[in-house]
Amino acid sequence: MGEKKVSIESCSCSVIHEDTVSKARDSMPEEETLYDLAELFKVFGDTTRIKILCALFESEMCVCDIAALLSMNQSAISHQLRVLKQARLVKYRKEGKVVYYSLDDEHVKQIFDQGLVHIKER
Amino acid sequence: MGEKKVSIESCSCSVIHEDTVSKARDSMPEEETLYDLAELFKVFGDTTRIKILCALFESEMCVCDIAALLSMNQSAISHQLRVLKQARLVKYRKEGKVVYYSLDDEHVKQIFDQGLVHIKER
DNA sequence: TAAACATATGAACACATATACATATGTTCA
DNA sequence: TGAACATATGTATATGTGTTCATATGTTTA
Repeated sequence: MGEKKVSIESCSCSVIHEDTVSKARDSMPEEETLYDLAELFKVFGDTTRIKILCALFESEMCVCDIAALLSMNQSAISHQLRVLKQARLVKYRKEGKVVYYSLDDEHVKQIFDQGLVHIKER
Repeated sequence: MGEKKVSIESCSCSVIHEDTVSKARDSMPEEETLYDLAELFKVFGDTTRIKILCALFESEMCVCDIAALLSMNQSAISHQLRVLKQARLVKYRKEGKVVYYSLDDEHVKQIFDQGLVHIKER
C-alpha cells in the first residue's frame, strides 16, 4: 500500500512513498510561515548577534557598552542591532544621545535555552 | 555610580556603564558554547532545511520523498541532510538502497515551535 | 555480472552577509 | 553656534553558503 511509483520531473528518481509525501505536504505550514521562521533562526545564527542577545539577558545596554564587551567596533554592533531590531528581538529607548537596547520578547530566552539544551546533550 | 568612563581601544567611544559591562561579561557563557549555539541556529536558518525538518515531524522519509515534496533535486536535499545530520538534528536508517531520515532529537520540535510563537505574535 | 537505481560527494558558480572604514545624523554642552 | 560625542548608515570587500552538474558509491535484480 502506498507504494505506487510516480515519477516527478523535479527529481531524477521516482517517488517511493506517495502516501508519506502527500501526508507531509498536507501538514506543512504555509510557505511564508516557513520562510519567516528560517529568517528568524538566521538572525540567531551568528556569533555576534547571539552574544548581543546573551548580554541583554542581564540588562539593557547602550551600543558603546556592547561594543566594549565584545571588543568590536561601534559600527559592527550598530549594524547587527539593526538586524535584531528588524527581527523584533530587541527594542530601544533613547536618552539624549545614548541609545539603550533591550530584549523585545520573552521568547528570545526560551528559544536560546532550547538551543542550549540541544547543545549540552551530546 | 558605575558611571566611570573608561576608554577601550577596540571601540572609538568611551564606555559609559562599566558595571553593566562587567556584570554582562561575568554572566556570559563560554565562547565555545555561544559559537556552538550560533552554529545550531544557523542550521535552522535556511528555508530548505526548515522544510525538511518540518516534513520529518510527520514521519520518516527517504531522500527521494523529500526531494519530490520540496520540488528540488536529489543532490540538493542530500547536501542539506548532511548538514542536518552533522548538527545531530536528523538520524537515518538504511533499508537496501533506500535511506530513511528521521528526527534525532525531541528538542527540534520545541525549538521550531518557540520560533513559531515569535513569528505569529506580531 | 551488468544494468538500474537511490544516495552521496566533489567542484564550480552565484549570491548572501559580516565587518571595517568613512561619513552622516542628531544630541549635549560650553 | 560650534565642538564633542553616541549612534546610524552607505559602501566595499572578504568570506561563507546553497544549488547545480557531473560523477562516485553501494545495493538490488534480471
